[in-house]
Amino acid sequence: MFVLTRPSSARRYDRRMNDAVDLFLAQWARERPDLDVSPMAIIGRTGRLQQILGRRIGDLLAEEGLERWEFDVLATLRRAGAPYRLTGRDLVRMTMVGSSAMTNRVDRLVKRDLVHREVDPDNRRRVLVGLTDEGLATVDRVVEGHVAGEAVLLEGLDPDEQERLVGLLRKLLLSLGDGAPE
Amino acid sequence: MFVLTRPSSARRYDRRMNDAVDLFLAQWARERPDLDVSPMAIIGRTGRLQQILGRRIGDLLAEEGLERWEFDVLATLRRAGAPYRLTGRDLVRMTMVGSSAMTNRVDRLVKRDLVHREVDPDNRRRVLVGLTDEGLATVDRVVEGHVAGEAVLLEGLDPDEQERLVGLLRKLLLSLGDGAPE
DNA sequence: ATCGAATATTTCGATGTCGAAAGATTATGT
DNA sequence: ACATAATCTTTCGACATCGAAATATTCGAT
Repeated sequence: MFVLTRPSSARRYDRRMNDAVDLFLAQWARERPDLDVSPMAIIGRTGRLQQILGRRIGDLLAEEGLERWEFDVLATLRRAGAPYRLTGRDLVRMTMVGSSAMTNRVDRLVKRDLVHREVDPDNRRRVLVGLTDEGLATVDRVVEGHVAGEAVLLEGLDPDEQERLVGLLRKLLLSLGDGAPE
Repeated sequence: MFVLTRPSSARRYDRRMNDAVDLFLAQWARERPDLDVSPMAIIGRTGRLQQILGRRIGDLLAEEGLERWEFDVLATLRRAGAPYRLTGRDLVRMTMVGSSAMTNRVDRLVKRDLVHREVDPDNRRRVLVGLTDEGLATVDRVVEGHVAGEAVLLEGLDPDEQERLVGLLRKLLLSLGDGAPE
């Protein structure tokens, strides 16, 4: 027995197969052969990827009773470590949303008793946002299924390919100035 | 003289340098060493990439007097080829927005005289949306600067790396079911 | 000490998206 | 033919975001 049956989850996607962006590019090539539209091969795909992954991840979180923006805030506080509190400014920096959106998010998380908000006594301009016990329990419970679900979404790439993808994405992000703070 | 000076645009970003997601992952590793959060290395980065690229591209289009959603619709019609008209349904399929959003988009493009809308006489449920002369001229003028701007954003990767990135993204998208419609 | 600049958050109005339901038209099965 | 299902678009209400302005507090220079 030298023939291994390939599990169906490892279906092969070779270069003969086309995704939606290939069609997209072929249309441009036909209509504007003078243009080099190859940048769209990357940018179009990161866009579609983000939409598809975002939707799937949102569905998984919905089963746990969380919206994605809720998980993002809770997870940011959680991974900051004990005592699981950050200033509003830090939350804004770490989540890529504007300050007004963060005010709104914290408002609603406070209403759900997942975080608490208080004025920083050391600097009363600041607001300290911290996980409640319920918030901590929630994020610690949900994060496991969350990363497991994400892993499933990426199963189309083997570990080697995933690592190569990470390397390329990091290099691109660094070139765009997305460095780690200090 | 055997030393070549490297142009500053070709700054090197090696694995010693950290981007924002590396910090993110390091925090999780410290707080929850039991979890394998490696999927976030990819998903976190595509997210940030999309945000950063989206903003930059939006800025470039704004200089031409277009919003990104406007360009997306005009470009979809343009690359469909003469006579540059599609049904609403097709536009929805090709742009990944819901039908109600498309109604809204077409409304506003009609007001700007960039597209026209009429009922399909062959099937009066359908709406045909087509580029006006002004819409065609606009998209043909703007698309050149658009792809040029996108190319600049990707300069952090050399052509070889860009190609490898495309291959990995396509494979991942195919595995997620994002195939080209027949 | 005090005035003006800088920092941090909130409020407000404008935008744009989504999903569900409504409305209009066409396809299907008997 | 006719009722019913399916298809396509629009309307409507709910949300979430953004940027600019408003508010409150602290810092800095004199």
